[in-house]
Amino acid sequence: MARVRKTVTIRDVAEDAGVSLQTVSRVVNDGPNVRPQVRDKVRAAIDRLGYVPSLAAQRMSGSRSYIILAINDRERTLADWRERLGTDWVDQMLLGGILTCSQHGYRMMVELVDTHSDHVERELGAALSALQPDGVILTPPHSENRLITQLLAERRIPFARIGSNAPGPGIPLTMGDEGAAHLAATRLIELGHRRIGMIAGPSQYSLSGWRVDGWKRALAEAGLPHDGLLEVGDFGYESGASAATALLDRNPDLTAIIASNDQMALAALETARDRGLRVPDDLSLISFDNTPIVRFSQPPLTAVDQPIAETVSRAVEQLIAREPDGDNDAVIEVAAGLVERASTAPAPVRA
Amino acid sequence: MARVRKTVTIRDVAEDAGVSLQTVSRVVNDGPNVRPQVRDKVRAAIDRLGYVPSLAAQRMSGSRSYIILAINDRERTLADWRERLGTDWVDQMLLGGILTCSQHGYRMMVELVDTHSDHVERELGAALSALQPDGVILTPPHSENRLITQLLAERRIPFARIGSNAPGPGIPLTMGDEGAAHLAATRLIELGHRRIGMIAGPSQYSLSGWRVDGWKRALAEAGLPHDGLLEVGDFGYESGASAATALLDRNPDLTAIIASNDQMALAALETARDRGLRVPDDLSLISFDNTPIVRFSQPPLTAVDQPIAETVSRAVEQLIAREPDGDNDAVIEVAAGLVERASTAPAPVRA
DNA sequence: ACAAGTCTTGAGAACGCTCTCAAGATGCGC
DNA sequence: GCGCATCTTGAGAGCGTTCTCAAGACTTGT
Repeated sequence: MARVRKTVTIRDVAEDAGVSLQTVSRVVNDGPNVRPQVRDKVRAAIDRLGYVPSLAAQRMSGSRSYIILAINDRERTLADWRERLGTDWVDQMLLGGILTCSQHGYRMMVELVDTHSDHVERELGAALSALQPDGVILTPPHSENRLITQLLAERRIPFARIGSNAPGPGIPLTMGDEGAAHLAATRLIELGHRRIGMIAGPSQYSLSGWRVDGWKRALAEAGLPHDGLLEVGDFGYESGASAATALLDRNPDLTAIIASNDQMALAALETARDRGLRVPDDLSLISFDNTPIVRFSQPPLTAVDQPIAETVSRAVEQLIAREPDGDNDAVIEVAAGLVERASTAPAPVRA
Repeated sequence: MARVRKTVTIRDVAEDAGVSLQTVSRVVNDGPNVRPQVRDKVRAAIDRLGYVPSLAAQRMSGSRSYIILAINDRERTLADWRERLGTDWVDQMLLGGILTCSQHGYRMMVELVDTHSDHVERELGAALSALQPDGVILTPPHSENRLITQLLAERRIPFARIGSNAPGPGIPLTMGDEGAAHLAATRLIELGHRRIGMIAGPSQYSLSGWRVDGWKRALAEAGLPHDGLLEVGDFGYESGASAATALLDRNPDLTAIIASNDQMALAALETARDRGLRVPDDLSLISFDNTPIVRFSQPPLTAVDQPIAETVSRAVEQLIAREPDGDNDAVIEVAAGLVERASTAPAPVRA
């Protein structure tokens, strides 16, 4: 029936509309200086033929590529794929980005890179050359990876650094980590808790430090000490369990824990349960991230809602709007909120 | 310091190596008929300059685009982004596909399309024209969307239909739904259950039917009736709750339920709990999909492990290998397994 | 009515690559 | 050592767009 259709090119449209190819291009790109009458005629032809410009050809002739690249760790991604999905936020980032790109006629691609070795430069460089993206999105911890940011700066490719507020090239965006931690700790203090433990993330993430800062500030404001109340994990389940164990061992009077991500909070929950502690009656728990998983645990966890998707969305919009060499002084901060669920309650009254 | 570097093109390499541009192209594409000595010289130049071919240019001159497109429902994706992430399998599909594409030098792009309206043709058509992907991956229910499959067939774009075994264009892949449901039901029968309810998915998904078939077959083999034991949901939480309620109301002797996805299973779990039923002591529960979420519920759910990532991976590989017009008679079936967790136990002994 | 703009349009080059085809180099059989 | 086949190399066209620039059509002011 339908003959094998050749691709409809701008030339076909030009012919059909009886104008030059250049005029069609102008119409497609909403260019100026086209008589309304001609414009309509061309538009009609475009509709009739179902013409859509080829991205490859557009890219070839110097325009944008309409591609935003998101860098991900290959190794990490593999692990996520197997088991961490839904407890981590790669996917929220992904879909948030894809959606926003789609709304602006862009596409998001995920580039898997071996970010641990010094292959980074080669691998990322190759991707940049092959794809020529209009922008790149970096998430923690890549946002603070010098090899990566330098390469991008050198190539003059606009990029966003999520979870980084350092000066330097690239648009910095944060999710108000300090404030969010402060909010969480303050809430616990309001509930009467005096000994509030913190399971921090690894120190190579700036946001780990910010969260600790916010927690400390809240304690200080209430005149509470923070001695022996800090443990550091690596965002993994196991590390969360050991950290919780250490905190509980060291502080018999502990009544609340803030964990720097959902994984570790879930681990703390299990740990508490194993020790015969009831959550929230004996121990209150607040986690960071609020990935979907925490709604289904028993009890559902109170969590700091990191607006990941929205932040990525903002990043995409910045990248699209931004001139390649624009200044990016101001840190864009997307505020996080606190979602109260059943893992927090007033501090128990000790006998 | 570093001067704004112009993109390294094939021409630069040719010049550097002292050969023609065409020779470089041959080396890059592992073409035949190049003297080893020349090949090495060119390779050296490529390394020295850090040359990587531009995908856009390659595409322009008729070669592949190295893009695999995954079609997703825009509306659905938005919902996932907000709250369903991690309880659905969009993300597993995504990362599985991205990983496999990456391994073969391809990229996966997600195209959001309004699959409900008749805009499909226009929207999808535009994406195909713009991107000119080498292959398209369709997941349920899009795999069985006539408008979509016809458009793809017409354009001669290789595509994979996941969760569809119907004849026709496109590579069909299934995840052994009938067998998996049979396996789940059989396991429950082994545990002594005689009244096993089924919460099916919506009928427009073929796989909903297959799962019901497998369940029925297992019951029949054990000489058990299935009267009043079937309820249909829409894969959403609410529908799962109503279905579970209906099943339990109607069958006081019910001791087990198979739910056609994790969402609905989780809903059934809550419903049972609300009714004072203990899982698994009073009621055993098996879900489909085995998304990460079911490991963290209380109790963790026994689930049919749908090998989604692997299936998508297989699909990608097929698409990459396949000739545009090759025959795709054989259905590729990736087998599902059963992961036993704490939501299944021997049937209770009634007084 | 004429010069000097301003709008509108189109011709041609360029982007970076691969394809086709022809020419030169090399090898083989006798 | 000659003719022919094969291997290796390169020149040129073409892919579908946008950019530059020049030419023609219309305005406007006097």
